[in-house]
Amino acid sequence: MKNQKRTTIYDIAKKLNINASSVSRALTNGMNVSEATRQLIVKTAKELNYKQNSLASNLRKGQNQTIGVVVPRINQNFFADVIAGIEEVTYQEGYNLIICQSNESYEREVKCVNTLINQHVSCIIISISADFEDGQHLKNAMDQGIRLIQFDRVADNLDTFKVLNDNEQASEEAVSHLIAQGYKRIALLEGPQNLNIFKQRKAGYLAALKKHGYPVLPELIKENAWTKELGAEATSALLNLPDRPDAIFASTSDFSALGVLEVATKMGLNVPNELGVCGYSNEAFTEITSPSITTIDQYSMSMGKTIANLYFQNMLSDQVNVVPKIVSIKPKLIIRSSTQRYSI
Amino acid sequence: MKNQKRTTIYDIAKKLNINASSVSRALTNGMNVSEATRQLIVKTAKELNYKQNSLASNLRKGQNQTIGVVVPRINQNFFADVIAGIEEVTYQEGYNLIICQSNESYEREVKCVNTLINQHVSCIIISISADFEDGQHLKNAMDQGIRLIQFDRVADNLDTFKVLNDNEQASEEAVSHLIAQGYKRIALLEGPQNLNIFKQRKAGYLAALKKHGYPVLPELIKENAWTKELGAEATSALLNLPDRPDAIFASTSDFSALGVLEVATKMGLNVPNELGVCGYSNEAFTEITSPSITTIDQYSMSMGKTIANLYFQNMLSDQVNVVPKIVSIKPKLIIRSSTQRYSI
DNA sequence: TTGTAGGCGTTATCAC
DNA sequence: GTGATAACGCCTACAA
Repeated sequence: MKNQKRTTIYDIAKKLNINASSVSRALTNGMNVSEATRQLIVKTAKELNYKQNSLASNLRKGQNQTIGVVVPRINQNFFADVIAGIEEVTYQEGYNLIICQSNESYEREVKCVNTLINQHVSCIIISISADFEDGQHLKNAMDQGIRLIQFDRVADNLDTFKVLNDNEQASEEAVSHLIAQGYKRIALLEGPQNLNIFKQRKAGYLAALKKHGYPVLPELIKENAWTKELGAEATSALLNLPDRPDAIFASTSDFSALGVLEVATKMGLNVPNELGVCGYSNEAFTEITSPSITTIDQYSMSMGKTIANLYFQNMLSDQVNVVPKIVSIKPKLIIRSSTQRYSI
Repeated sequence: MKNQKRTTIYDIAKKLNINASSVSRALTNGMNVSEATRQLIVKTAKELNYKQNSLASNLRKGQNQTIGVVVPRINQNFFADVIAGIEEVTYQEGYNLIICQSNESYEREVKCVNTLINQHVSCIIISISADFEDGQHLKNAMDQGIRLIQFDRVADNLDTFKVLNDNEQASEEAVSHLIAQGYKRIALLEGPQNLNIFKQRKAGYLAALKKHGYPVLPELIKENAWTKELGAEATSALLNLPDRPDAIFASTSDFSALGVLEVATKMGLNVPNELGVCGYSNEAFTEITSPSITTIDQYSMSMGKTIANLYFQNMLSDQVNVVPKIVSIKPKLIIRSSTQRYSI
């Protein structure tokens, strides 16, 4: 059953007593074939249940209408949404999508990229893993003529197309909002600083403090608090400080903010009056916790579309010297109950 | 840049003054090549930055180590989790994954499947779209020698491998739980009945009623309530009945249950005391709503692994007459506050 | 152990 | 408009 023979253009040709090249012509562009034979060919192709072999076609044409995507995790809302956005566009363009997850492992990321190179994909769209080391595998891909787009988590030193969220600006806005609400001691839960996005979010936090003349208090900055559990842990530590914070910006994720919320509730602190909480990502649940969580929306789905469009509109051409473009998407602060101090 | 030439086994052969076939042998199995030349070949392959062309290799071998996945939506928790599970296994086996979303459109589903056929994938894993019509496209795929696994939403009349949740049993359990909690008038929010999963869930509901000697009240059964909005709408109607239900089983999804919860809260009904609410899927948010929502966990990630393993363990072989296997996974009722009547 | 030759299914480039 | 032929890059009998 496995190597069962499929009908090829030769089978069609033989049946009609014509040449395979005519069949090919009829079935692809339809040019240089008389309308009569074209119809005949199409008809018998359907009869014989002919399906093109894309492998052969792509090999011959030296190009593969396929795009590879590498993300840390497929089943994380942000990435799932981005992928859905990408797929939406690539589908319209008749392209296929090969999807891999690096599982936050650099080693695995390298393997994924190599597989995609082997597959001769025409473009690789990637958000790098947490323990990213260097970009040799990505340089390799580019050397092989594969287009490269980085998004969200990018290696800054690689000169490629990039689609980013303006994390710094969004964070600054969020923290400024906290300040405007009268919070005085604002803590930060930060993520791995080797990832650009977390560095930027921290920078935004610092910028807001500076802008409003607030001091930076190192004891209020907690590293690596990017899961619900780690967020809860960090929060416990923070709230047990002699001089505890009155607001926490969980810059890593909404899950982390959820951890904050749970610990605060357990300790009997009123959110937002005694403790302000702000998350990041606008996960679906932030709307329905009590109180609902102020967060930042990243327009993930439309980000995916932007990425794909970038390829089709700017990189598809054969131009040799395309100047890599950096597209920045401005996220949106969504103010909800967890930080609206005076409205309750 | 696009059609830039990559190094092939011929380039390596030429450089070493040997034959391409030796290079091929050295780089694949390593058999029938002297250790000395093998090492030489591997070394220069690395030097020349050689990457195998999987297109050519697969074409030649007549098989493609690629599996295609078709789901209604990539960015829906259940499907994203299943895909992550599938990817986990296929990655280990050195297989690639091509992913498409049908967007609940039958027409698009057909196109996806056809593309996968063209790509000569060795297996198609599919959960059918909401407006599924008939299985001709899937039969086509099988005729071409492509393995087929359906999961979750399946076309019952197609004789294929299937991986399912035991929806009926889970629903029966959920409704029995409601009955045990003393609810007397239990309403059902049901989904499109052309999808097996929703039919089964309804069957489970009916079975539970019957088992406990409860009457079936048609006015308490609401069709097509499978989003938050539709769930809310149906709930409004239900709660405005002269003889309103005292529990609602949102068999379609947790989102629908969320709609129920919102309307009930708005109407000032106490959940669970005045209205019991049960959802389906164990979305992350069900744990953190207030009250938390009783729901059913489908083990989605491990379902993905089961599916992939099914392929590698049962279908990979060339046996002609493999009897399609149906694997049923027992979901788990997760009892939370929204249905625990006497504990508050 | 190594080389030769043919073919996987398609398309591009010639002729006619 | 149609046919013959070569080539895409790789693999695999078979021969040497």
